[in-house]
Amino acid sequence: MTGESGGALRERLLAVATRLFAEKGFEATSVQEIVESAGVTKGAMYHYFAAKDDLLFEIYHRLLMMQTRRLEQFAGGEGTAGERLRAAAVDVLDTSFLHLDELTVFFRSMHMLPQEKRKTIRAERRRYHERFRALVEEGQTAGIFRADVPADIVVQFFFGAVHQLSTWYRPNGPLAAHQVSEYYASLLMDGLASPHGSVAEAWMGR
Amino acid sequence: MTGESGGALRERLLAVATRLFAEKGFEATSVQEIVESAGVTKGAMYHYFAAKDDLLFEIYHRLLMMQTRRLEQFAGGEGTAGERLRAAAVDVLDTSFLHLDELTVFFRSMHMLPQEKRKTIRAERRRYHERFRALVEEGQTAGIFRADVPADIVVQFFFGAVHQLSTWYRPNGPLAAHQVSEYYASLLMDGLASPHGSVAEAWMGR
DNA sequence: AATGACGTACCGACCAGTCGGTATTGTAGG
DNA sequence: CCTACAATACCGACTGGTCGGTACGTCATT
Repeated sequence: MTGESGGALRERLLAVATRLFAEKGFEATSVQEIVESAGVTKGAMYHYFAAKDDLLFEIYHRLLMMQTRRLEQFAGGEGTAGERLRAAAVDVLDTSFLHLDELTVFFRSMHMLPQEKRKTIRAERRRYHERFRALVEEGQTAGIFRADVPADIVVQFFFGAVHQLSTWYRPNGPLAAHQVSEYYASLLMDGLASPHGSVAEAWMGR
Repeated sequence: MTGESGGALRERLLAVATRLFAEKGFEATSVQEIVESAGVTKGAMYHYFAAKDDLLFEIYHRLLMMQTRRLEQFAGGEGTAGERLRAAAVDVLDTSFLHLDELTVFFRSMHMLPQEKRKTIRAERRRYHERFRALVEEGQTAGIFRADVPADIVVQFFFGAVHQLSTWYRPNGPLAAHQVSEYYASLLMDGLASPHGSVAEAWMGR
């Protein structure tokens, strides 16, 4: 039989590419290696993807779409801004651990995307960032978060930490991923604690 | 006259390479571009560097040496663990802003170093990390930092944020670099504040 | 017969690194 | 002070190999 059902091969190519890009880097991974790892030939890959960087684009796009969707659910949920922020933070951490390879590729090879595609991805990321920032600002306005540090800075700070996870966390190491999520969320929330050591903690969903 | 004094050309090659690597990435920058930017030819570069990745190695090595030296001065200085930690944090942030290009290259192209050299760099970075962690632990033992989050996690968290600076901070943007340093340090110190909102703040060099 | 899903063969571009050579500077002997 | 020789600093042409991408053929399914 020729031809896999659905887009099975397409998915396999993406999965294989993700792993290889994370292992050796985008530019150090040849198209030949990708297709060999997927058990097909170049013809197959260029049947599904117009260019090598379309693989990158797709990896980025999927990750961002998923995280944005999840964030919007958590941000628009119930509870105080503190509770929602904490839940959203833990969630983005948890899902980041589930997609460490994608994360690795993301922050290592973003610059390899051609201008056009990079702009698209950056716009998507910006949207995500803005949504998160709005949540922080909401808490600041409500007086449950400190307001002496701009929300923008807080978000950059936190996501900086999140995005670097892939550089040090080892799934087979001693630390459980979710435990790290809790620690990180805790550091974020306490760094945000209103003025200092106020009664706000009760509002922060701890 | 042929031959520059001292290692002037060597320095120029490093400077040019740093900028190009930061702009377009290590692999997307050809040796030809580097030497052309420096106004010399390949022969010149391979006279000073055995391989392209030696440029990378040197960039990494220098940055790490400098930061380690500075950290040791701040960590071994006077004052409480809180005061020293804050000073060290602000300093590493300030110097990171002064070397944004190096930082960009560092976390984007580390994987392009051959095994051997990568191991060396990683060892140097580990040493730096350990020194910072010891300072956090000192504060935890002294009871002025919270102890419910492992010092290791705190350090990873903070340096994650620091290392991502180069992905969003723009020197010509509205934010002064040192202002960001203060914000970041503040978020770190407050995230570390002992139990919660205790009197510890007075000890933390705020 | 038309179409989608691949395989095969190949191309042009480029790239890291090499190598033989040259010009200048440093050094030691007479 | 001068000459001989060596070392340093660089040039520029060349190469072996790789890589992304393309053109076209083939075969099963509809």
